[in-house]
Amino acid sequence: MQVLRSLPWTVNTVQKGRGVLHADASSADLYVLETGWAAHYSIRRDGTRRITGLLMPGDVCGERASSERRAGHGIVALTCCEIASVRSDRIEDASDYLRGFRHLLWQLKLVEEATLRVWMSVSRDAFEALAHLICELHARADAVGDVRDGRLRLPITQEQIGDALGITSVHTSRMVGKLRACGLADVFEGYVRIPNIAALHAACAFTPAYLGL
Amino acid sequence: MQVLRSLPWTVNTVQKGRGVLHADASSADLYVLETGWAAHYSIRRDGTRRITGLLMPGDVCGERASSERRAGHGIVALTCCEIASVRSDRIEDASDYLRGFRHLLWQLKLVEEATLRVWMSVSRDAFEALAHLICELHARADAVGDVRDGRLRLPITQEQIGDALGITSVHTSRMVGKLRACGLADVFEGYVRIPNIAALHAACAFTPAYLGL
DNA sequence: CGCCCTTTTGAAGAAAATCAAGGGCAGTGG
DNA sequence: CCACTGCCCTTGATTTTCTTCAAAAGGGCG
Repeated sequence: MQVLRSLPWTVNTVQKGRGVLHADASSADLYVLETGWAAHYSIRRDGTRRITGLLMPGDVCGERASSERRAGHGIVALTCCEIASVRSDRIEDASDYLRGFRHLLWQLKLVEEATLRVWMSVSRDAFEALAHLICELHARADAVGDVRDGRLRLPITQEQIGDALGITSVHTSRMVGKLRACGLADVFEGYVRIPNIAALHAACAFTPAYLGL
Repeated sequence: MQVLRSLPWTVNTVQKGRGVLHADASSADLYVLETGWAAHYSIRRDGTRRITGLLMPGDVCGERASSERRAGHGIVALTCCEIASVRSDRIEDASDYLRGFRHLLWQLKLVEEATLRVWMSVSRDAFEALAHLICELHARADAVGDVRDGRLRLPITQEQIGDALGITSVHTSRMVGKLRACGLADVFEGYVRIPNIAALHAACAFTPAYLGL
């Protein structure tokens, strides 16, 4: 991570609902989410949105295929965000670190791929899928010390959670209620409390290995 | 691609249903599917399988995160396959080509990622999803000259197609029948015939940009 | 206060799973 | 040659899951 610190970052604030990437972004530009939450998404023909990845503070994005900058795909701020970024030409300057830097990006890309495959293969039962998503967010937050007393920030709406699961906000609400009724997780006021993380893991067969933490 | 040709390949035959990767595979080993079809998959807790990627002749795989070699995830031969592979230590030998080689692998990884996001965001309507899959396979086959008279090989069962779409084989059969009834595509005897590819594209809003062809 | 956003709940309908059965076809072996 | 078996595809009937439509309640904020 020292590799990254040496780069000439510039920080931008992005309002909720706005795109995160520069309009004239190069496919090699690098972004790090400092505060707030963001998401990879695609817009379907019928106007609905599918979230294909969630970004929490500290997460890296960028380095997309240029083909992804087609209409309908991008990265959006789910809350107000602060984004640090480096233009690709400035990255080349840090050639001393280039080897470690590329290795780091490669590892991150492999974790991203593994996560995408896990998201695709999560049970199509919405209850288990929601439990699995909460397990993942818990594991990621825990890895950076953001879980206290089984409680972590979840500053996104149920509609956005539904977009990440591929279900409607109505059904998301029902599954959140069921999770609460089962005593597995309580989603409220921008937080989620998990009384017994082992029980939640068991409910959806969650194993965190794919996150590479 | 000349970069790849210079590597010391060894070719193995893998029987249908067997795993493609070496048992003692390193995460940096490289594989190329010479003949036959294979698939990335995950096994769910309930025993069902989700195919997260289809591999056709000429496709590259390998370079997975080590975390992906957990139970339940892998690459399986859907038909009898011939797989060419290079051990990672032999790749290092070809250091003359290392720069171009790494760049090529990076590009392939970006296409893989884009494809995963598209698969995730495809309409959850099974009819459109099936049409979209056939469009993708057509585009990939066409790019290497494997489409003749709107006809291309599809040597996999409807159950396997269903696993790739996340639906049952029964429902797959119904959607294949509907596609046939609509005159959009005819799946038969290991082939699929597409009378009017533009019409099929229109039926599922397919755009091939993400494939990076 | 009034408005917007979010969550919740109910009722009805659509999509897909499940359960079940039958048919075609290739390979196998009597 | 033909019965037998296994695999794949198809079709029907029923059930489950999720969507859609609708309404209402709560909270934050101008």
